Amino acid sequence: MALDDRKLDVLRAIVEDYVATQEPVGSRALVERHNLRVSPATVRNDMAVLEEEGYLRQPHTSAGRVPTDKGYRLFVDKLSRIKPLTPAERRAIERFLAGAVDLDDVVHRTVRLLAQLTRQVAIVQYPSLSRSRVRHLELISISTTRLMVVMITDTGRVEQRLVDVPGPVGADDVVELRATMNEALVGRPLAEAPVLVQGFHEQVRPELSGAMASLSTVLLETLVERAEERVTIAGTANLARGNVLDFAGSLRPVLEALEEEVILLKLFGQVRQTTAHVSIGDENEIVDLRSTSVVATGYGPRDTMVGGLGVLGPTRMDYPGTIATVRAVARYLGDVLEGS
Amino acid sequence: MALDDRKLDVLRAIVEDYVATQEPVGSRALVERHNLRVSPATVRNDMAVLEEEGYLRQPHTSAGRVPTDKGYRLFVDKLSRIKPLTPAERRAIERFLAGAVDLDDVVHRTVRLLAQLTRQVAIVQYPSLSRSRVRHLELISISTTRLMVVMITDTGRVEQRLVDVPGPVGADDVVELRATMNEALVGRPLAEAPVLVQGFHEQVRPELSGAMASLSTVLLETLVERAEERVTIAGTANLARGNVLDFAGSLRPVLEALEEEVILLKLFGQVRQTTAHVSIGDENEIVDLRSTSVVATGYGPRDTMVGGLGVLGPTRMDYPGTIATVRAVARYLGDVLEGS
DNA sequence: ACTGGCACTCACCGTTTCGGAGTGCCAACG
DNA sequence: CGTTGGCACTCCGAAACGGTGAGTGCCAGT
Repeated sequence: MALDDRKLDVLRAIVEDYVATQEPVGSRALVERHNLRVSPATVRNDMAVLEEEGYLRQPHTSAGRVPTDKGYRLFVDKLSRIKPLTPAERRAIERFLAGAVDLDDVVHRTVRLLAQLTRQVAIVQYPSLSRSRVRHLELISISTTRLMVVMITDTGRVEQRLVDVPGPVGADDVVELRATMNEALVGRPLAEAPVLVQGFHEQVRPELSGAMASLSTVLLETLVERAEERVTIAGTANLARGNVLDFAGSLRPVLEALEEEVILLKLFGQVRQTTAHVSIGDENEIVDLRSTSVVATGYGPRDTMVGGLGVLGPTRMDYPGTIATVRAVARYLGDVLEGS
Repeated sequence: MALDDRKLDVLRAIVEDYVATQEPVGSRALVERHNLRVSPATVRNDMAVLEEEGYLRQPHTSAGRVPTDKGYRLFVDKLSRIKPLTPAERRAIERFLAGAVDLDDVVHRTVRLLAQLTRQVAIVQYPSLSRSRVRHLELISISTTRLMVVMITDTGRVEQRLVDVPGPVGADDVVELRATMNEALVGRPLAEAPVLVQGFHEQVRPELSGAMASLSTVLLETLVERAEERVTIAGTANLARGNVLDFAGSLRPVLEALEEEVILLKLFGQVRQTTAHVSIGDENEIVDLRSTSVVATGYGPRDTMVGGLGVLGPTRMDYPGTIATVRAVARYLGDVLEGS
């Protein structure tokens, strides 16, 4: 059954009012606030239909209507247009990101900015290593059998790891190892590393092949697989704002979920560059977050995507505003990354 | 006025019961559960005195008594003895810290362990740079006018920073700069760095003195001053456990405070090695945390102290158990640090 | 197709009642 | 004098109650 235009108007109005007031909205109040040019009775009929179709529900008989997850979904997909940011917000973003001194700082500022602007929980993924390229590899001798390998990527990430090597290596050995590694890897995407390190131990003098094997292993295991993805979070205090009604009573499971890095990373699973991806309530893959909505998007210099960022809040959130903010911050972050 | 032994027994019993049940405790229940060998009436008299002295209070007339901050304070100082850990807990600690691969991992595991064991919010400070010694300084040439300096401390911390230098520096310049810096700093506590870098620019060839100045500045500013202290946190979900009665209604300000790194660091302001420092409710320096208690202590290899760790929870907490756990974890962490 | 009218429902709020846990006080007792 | 049993009193919390009003569904009229 197709919904005519007025019914959609009614749905939009209900979502907007409910998000603003956090209270079930009734037919009378609706016609007063939005100038729908019909009577409350007509609106009631429309609401009855919308409820039948699953877009609205009544907390109890003789209360106003509240949007369902499905209702919000229709709203974001069809009924809302992105709110342009206010000049104040634009300025805030620029000022916030301007003074950053290194990647950690950039990410840190970004996540706090996002939390502040949206007044929700903000999550920012560090530029993913697998989507970055190697800018430089450095080998530092700590002791005769212990090296430190430092990797710097074009997105500014710096990762380091200790490596114990089988036999003692001298200063010139280090030089050779370093040269070999850099030659093969600099400029290449880290995703290709597994293939590229294959022949490493053959490219050095035989007595170094053991050391090279250790290095390759560590490089793969820790830099590519394990420590690959990092993520920061800010604004959890915003969960405790608003009514206790959000989050189905308890926000404990939500807080728990937010402490798990792997869970946070899942939030960026389906994001593509530019298009903000919205998961509403039950649509969420993670069970503990079924009472929340997530607005996420990718970011990166130019048209590439090197990581994700987004916010999490009650399903009853200002979607147009949030989407606009998330996208704007993502774009600025991409620009900043490009400039460095 | 001195409190006789029985009154102290009563206070102890009340604290224990209240912590366990979270409900005001009355005279009858008290004599039943603990075998005080007196009647409820006697206990009532004692409670009246304890209340007069400020150790107890009544939520309202004709309700049981609840300990005040002052009551908890007396309890911790005089009435409780440290609970020994259960073998299960000891095993948990050992198993948890055993598999750690580097400092980040150690700290991360520790904070989660602490949160899990105490079922409260855990906070762990990274080994403080100012209390660490320089193990190695590395200089990496990124471009002709840009260097990366990497510092490794004896506590395993690795900090890196980009430095833009005024003029171009070649490969052998880097060698010279590196040698000079290492010679002066390796083995020295970072706290001495400000003095030691003083004469740096005179110890290198004149054409490098500009570069050396930049390096010194960055070293001081970012490594010693700014990024000096880092801290991690875990278990915030535990705040949302228990009754809403804890935290004076809203836990929002608490969550907010916990997001501020500077605030967290203040928690370790007064800790000394070994002795666990307990701040109860209003004793807390930070206003937003006046509804909580903090149990903190220092940790480090041998008898030194390189950082702090602790937990934060409702004033109504199991102090003996918490103190024991915090101290045990601190000791293990110190051992782990020494072994690496 | 829309509207006004109307009976009905039900959460919400303030009031009331009631039971019980707990107290403070006092007189009695060893 | 410290301890105890007794007793009147207080007051919270739960349950019961009734009135109010927002809101609905339905229907008949235009």
